[in-house]
Amino acid sequence: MDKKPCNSSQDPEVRKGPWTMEEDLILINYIANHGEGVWNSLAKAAGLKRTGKSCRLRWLNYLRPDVRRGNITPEEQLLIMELHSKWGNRWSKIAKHLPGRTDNEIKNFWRTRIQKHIKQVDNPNQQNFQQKMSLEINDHHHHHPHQPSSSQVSNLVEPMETYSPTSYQGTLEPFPTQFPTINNDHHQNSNCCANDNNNNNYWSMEDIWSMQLLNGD
DNA sequence: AAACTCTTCAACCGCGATATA
DNA sequence: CTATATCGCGGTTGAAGAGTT
Repeated sequence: MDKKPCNSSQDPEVRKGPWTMEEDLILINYIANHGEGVWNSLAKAAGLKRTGKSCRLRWLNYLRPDVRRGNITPEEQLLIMELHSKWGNRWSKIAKHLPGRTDNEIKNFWRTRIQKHIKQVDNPNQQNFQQKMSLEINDHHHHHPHQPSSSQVSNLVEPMETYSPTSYQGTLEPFPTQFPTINNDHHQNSNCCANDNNNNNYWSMEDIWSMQLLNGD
């Protein structure tokens, strides 16, 4: 914990990089007792060698008790696509319509899962993509019962303002909706902690919260 | 089995907006 | 009114796991 990952030039007192569990606990504990806000002074008062900005981000995107992570549902996916078609990259605005989801998560989701497909459509040599697409579409027809039909999807995403229709139309169906079976937990590393409900190999937020209760002063 | 590539996502950065001194 | 601090957003990066050769 005392090594300083990539500490750039200046302040050797300021930690960067992944949060450790100790830091998480300190932050959770502090906020539980004093509330959030004024992040720079919070960071100091809590004894964290982090910027206020870093604390804020960690809290909002990860530690907050009401934050939902991973397993974006098909419904959420549709909402994201619909809202993104209206508003573009206004991630925080979009996030406000998905309770518990953070702008960061939605942004990541968009970039890694959706934009990828848009790019493929825009690609001039579409042959590969179309082949792939038909494969994926076929595949889709027999999984996930609660998955919306393609017509539903098209209707929902109908009003396209910021994107060329081709982008979405190409994107909608091939999009792999079998969501992270993965539960996201690949990759929760040493630093942590929170994870999805159905996996017990890591700290869950409930664990953390109960720890901080025990710990609480 | 190891080297290499791809994918994901937590966390960083810069910057404009807003608040406070 | 101006200067400085802080917040919040969106873009980007890089570590590390997963997949492929």
